[in-house]
Amino acid sequence: MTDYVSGRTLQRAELARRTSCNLETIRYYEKTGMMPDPPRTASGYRIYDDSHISRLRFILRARELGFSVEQIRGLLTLVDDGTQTCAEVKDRTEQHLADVRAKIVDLQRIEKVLAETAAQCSGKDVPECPVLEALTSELP
Amino acid sequence: MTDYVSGRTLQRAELARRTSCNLETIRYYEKTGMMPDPPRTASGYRIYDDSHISRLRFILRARELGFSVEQIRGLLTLVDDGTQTCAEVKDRTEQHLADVRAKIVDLQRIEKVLAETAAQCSGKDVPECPVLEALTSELP
DNA sequence: GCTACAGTCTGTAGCAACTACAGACTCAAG
DNA sequence: CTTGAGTCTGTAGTTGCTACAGACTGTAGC
Repeated sequence: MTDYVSGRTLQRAELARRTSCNLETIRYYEKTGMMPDPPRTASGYRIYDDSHISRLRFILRARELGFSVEQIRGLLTLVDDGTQTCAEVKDRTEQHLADVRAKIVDLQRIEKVLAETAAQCSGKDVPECPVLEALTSELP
Repeated sequence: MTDYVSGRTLQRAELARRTSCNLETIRYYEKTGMMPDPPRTASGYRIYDDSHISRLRFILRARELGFSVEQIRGLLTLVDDGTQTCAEVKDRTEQHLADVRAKIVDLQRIEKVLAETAAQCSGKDVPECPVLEALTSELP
């Protein structure tokens, strides 16, 4: 468990800790091509550096925001593929921006319904709960 | 395929059609205890009525609003027990509302980043694209 | 009555996106 | 040189569906 060149390289558990990512998820992201195959020690241990931390943080953040793995792979291709023109990158960025905005609209719609139904709620022990009624009634 | 007592009973495909639910999903909800085991014809065909329609609509609606199956099971227990207080339902709804709002804030933050970086983009064929730099850097 | 064919039944396999485990190996400390 | 934690691999389980195979049922046409 040496092979540490300096404080700048880390192993899988340390990368997991620093990103609050599950240990196995790192391997999963590697298997599915989102994280690069990291260099290995002579005995086969993965070694990571700061670039892996930021890439993993990006992935986790995007996942948290509801991007699918496939979409994130798209975003990451922008990063990885240096042959793209700025115009292409802009296009794809704007497409993702549109996705994000659509998602916000969706969530705001949900927020509205939840807020309205919760507001109607008396909090008393009545059998007719407006929340349940709202959920069973026809969609807006 | 008779056994129809009147226009008030329906089979699985009809229930699916009326709720825009996938046929197999109904069986899945039954298996996982969200939908009750329906009565059957002599030959084993499931038969449903209006109560099944509203329960299934409730489930689908709640799923659409982002409640997990586990959370919905919780809501349904409140309904089924009859002992539910409106306050309990309100609590759970507001908890979920808080989750949704947090998600919106997150998305608005990434929206800002994406919009700003896309706006900086010249669209020309320059190798140094500001979007790529923004994507790889730390998210605020 | 008989056959064709749509609809239903069951169990099981697949999907995404993880998460957890078993069994073998490695490494640093005591 | 043993112990114990950390790592490796492949594979199985999780959630919330969705799809399929193969058997059975029911109705309509002949």
